Amino acid sequence: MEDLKRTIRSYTHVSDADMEFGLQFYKKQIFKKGTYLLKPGQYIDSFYFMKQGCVSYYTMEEGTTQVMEFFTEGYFFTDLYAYIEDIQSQSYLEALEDTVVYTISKADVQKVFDHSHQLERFGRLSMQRTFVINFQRINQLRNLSNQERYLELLKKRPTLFQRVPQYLIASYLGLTPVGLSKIRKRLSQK
Amino acid sequence: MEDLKRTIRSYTHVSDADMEFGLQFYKKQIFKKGTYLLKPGQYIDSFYFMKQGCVSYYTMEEGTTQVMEFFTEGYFFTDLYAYIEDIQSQSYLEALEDTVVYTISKADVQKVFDHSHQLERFGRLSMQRTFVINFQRINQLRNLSNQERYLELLKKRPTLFQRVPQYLIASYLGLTPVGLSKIRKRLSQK
DNA sequence: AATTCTTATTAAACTAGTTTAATAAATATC
DNA sequence: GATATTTATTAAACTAGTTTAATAAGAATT
Repeated sequence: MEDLKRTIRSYTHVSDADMEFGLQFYKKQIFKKGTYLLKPGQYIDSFYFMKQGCVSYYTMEEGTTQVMEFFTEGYFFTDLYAYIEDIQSQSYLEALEDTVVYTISKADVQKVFDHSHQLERFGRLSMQRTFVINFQRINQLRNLSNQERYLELLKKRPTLFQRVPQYLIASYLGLTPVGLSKIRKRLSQK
Repeated sequence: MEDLKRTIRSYTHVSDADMEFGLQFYKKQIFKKGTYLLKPGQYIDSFYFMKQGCVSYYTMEEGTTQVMEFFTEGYFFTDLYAYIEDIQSQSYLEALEDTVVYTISKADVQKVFDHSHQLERFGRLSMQRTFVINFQRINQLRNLSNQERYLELLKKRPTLFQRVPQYLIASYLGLTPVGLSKIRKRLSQK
């Protein structure tokens, strides 16, 4: 779990003792391609750290999938909304590839935060990071055209386009497969 | 500062001693209508609690204002993005009315978090709350039409429409004054 | 009360997307 | 290797917004 450790320490100092206390609760878990970590109606009790693989986070709105995020290596993730609000999830977490995660239960997260001020601070700072990402996401949705958002994604996460089918990327960008195809055509003609 | 105290305790238990330690750093501050708490290029060093009034949080993109939020009574606020990232702000915080806030500096926030695990937890939980609000915002931007978003805002914050000019609300909803006017006309004809 | 300034509506032409349906290309399965 | 399935593109008709400009209504100032 060296990469998990490294990721935590990229946020704030954590003593070896506190780190050891925290890490003891994480368990390795494997999901085959096409299986679900979470489905609508379930309560989510886990936080995940992505060791290897790709998971899509999406809802089903009137028969069409609405992809909110693709989680790849190094991401901390869960259905954070349902996790925080302690409500039945409305979302899917689906493994788009064979996936390896480290997982910790909500109760154990609480134990860790109660035991260690340093790790509670890590919790606050990682929440801040999530805020920054969401803030940038909102600004992109508001201020950029679909074409600009496509180009932005191409620049920021180029490997995604090799791992994930285009119609899911279209959904992530908030448009239809037809729409994305048009944009790509427009761009290739220039 | 009773309402500030009450708001903090709505997140998590805080002992009287810790609360007293925290509150000592807050100072009352008044901004006249039309004045700025923050302008682009400045670094933001304060967190605010809105006691009375209304502040708009916006950027200027190619000559047009892009309203991200209206802060009203009971809100904790700042330019959170610039605050967290420690960068020059790109935004305005403008008092749309005569406004009374309680303010605390970044350094003092750090002192408070260092001194009190309970208040650091409050910090984490309020960051979680911000996450939930942003999450819902993103979902609205992605899944609702402009008309639906207008109706949603009308339902959730009806008083805003009495305090804030319509073209700023249009901007907040991500459309032009003309666009919002069209939507209102369409709705009134039904 | 008259004037100015700000805010809201309307009209007309335009645009970047949508939906539906057909087709083509790529991938997986037998 | 042929067939079936999934994924991507294209075309055509449509739609909800945009921009620009003119007008109307409301509020503040003299």
